[in-house]
Amino acid sequence: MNQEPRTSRVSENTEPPSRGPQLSEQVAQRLSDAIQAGEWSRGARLPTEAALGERFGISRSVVREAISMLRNGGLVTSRRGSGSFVAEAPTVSLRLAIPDPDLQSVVEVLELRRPLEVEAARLAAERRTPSQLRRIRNAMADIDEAVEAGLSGVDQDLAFHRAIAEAANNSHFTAVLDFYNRFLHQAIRVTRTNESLRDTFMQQVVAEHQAILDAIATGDAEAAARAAATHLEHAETRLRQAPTDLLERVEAQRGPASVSSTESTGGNSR
Amino acid sequence: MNQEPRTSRVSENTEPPSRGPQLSEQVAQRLSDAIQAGEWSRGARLPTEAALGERFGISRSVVREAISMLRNGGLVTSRRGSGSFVAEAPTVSLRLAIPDPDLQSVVEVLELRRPLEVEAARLAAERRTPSQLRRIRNAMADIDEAVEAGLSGVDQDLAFHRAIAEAANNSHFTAVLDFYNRFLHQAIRVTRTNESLRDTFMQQVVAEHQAILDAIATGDAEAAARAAATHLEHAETRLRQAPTDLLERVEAQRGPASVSSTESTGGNSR
DNA sequence: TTTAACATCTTGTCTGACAAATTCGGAGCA
DNA sequence: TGCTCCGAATTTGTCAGACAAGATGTTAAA
Repeated sequence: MNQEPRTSRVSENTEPPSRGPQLSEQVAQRLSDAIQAGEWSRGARLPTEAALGERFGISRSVVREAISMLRNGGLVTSRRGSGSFVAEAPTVSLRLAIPDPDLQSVVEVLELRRPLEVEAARLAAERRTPSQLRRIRNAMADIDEAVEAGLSGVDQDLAFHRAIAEAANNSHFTAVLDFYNRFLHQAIRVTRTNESLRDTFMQQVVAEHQAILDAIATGDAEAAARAAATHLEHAETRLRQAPTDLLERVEAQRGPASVSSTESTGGNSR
Repeated sequence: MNQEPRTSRVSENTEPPSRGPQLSEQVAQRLSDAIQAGEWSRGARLPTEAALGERFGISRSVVREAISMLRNGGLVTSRRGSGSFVAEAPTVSLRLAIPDPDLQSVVEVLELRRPLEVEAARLAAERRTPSQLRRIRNAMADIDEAVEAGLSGVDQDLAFHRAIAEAANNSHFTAVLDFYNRFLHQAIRVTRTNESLRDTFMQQVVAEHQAILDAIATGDAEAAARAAATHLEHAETRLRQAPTDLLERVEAQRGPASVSSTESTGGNSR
């Protein structure tokens, strides 16, 4: 019947939905534009799905898909029985593709992380609470424990660094570092698995961690920053010393259907 | 008839969908878990929507909503007539709420930006190409021009800093700084509009910018880092000196329908 | 072998219905 | 009057079935 609403229906607001990309995408874009143009202010209720469907000359399904996109984008929230509302605090999002990790992209990420971790260590030395200091100590002990148990200790290593970031008492540091951790997780796993076979490397790592911890414990901000900088420079060096191993492992993972031993998806975070 | 699939239907894979959050959310989560557990490898085609609906004991609508979420999350892509596929390079995303900016949250963001901008300046001094250097120079000239024209110069100021980040030749720096720029845009606008009325402030800013530019031009990495650090510390000082003004302006903006001119939903591409 | 038409499959959109939760107004009562 | 409680109306969430639009693979023809 109205399989051709684009010709028969007169939408009171805009031209008929043109052929092109996804219809629901167009609608989502137009809604987004309308919201950001201030047609509805923060926290205000949007028209009902039925009303929006009539306004744009489309079915409720498409309206729902469009609103679903905006909801995923953090621009609106919906409450069953009540309606959909413009979000009180719209969000921006930063996205990072996770390709098959190559040395180059890992190095670039580390380059960004270094100043962040250094600053986090500095702030942690100034601001850490006693309980946060305890947590850092425990995390460091966990690394030893894991390594002695024959594990790679990667998760524990990341937890150590995360505990420091938390002690900086600025949530943006943990947020950004967590964000890039998801990228680094796999690469670090490969490298450290390799490292863990070499005792000298592990001894270095332990000593460097200890230096950071000591500086944070005594509240020496500059020493903490220096120790962190040293640690991260050495980490990059260690990474570069095993490039062939890294690439081989990555290569090997691409072939088969990737049984992907990670299985840590829900592991450390959830 | 089967309005009660949660009791009558035996899903071959999991327990019946429990009462709780959104059904489509649960399904999206389980699909996401399955993908990251390697059930389908990168680029592989997912089961059809009908098949997934049967597997989870839900209707196609819910499957579609769930897949829509994953699509928005960059985890899958869909092609009409062909199917839905696991993304070749899955993405992780970092999200940041943009509330009514208060001094505290602005300071926290600046605290994170500082080490990043300092490092970017250092890298820019080492790596900038001649054309990148030209672009930084032009951006700096644009600030003067805008200020003399009576504008706030905020956009040009951000462009200057962005040009430096670009000259670091590491895309992660521009990505993260752009990300937080969207948060700071409004706050900076308010503050600088205020600053621009005070010539002393503008003279300071110009001098500090000049110092950064000179260091980058001569390739002195440490001097560039120092100059950037100084600039950002002073910027924070200037910000703190006008807290009452900032808060008043923010307060005033909450009333009307808040014509926010920035940012788009799915990104800057469309 | 190459090309063109066809059958089939899959996602996108439309329609209609009911379930579940919220909102609002009025009945009843103190 | 002011308050509580209950039911009707409203609105999003889910279900079901259908067709449109595009992709894929097969078959028939040249």
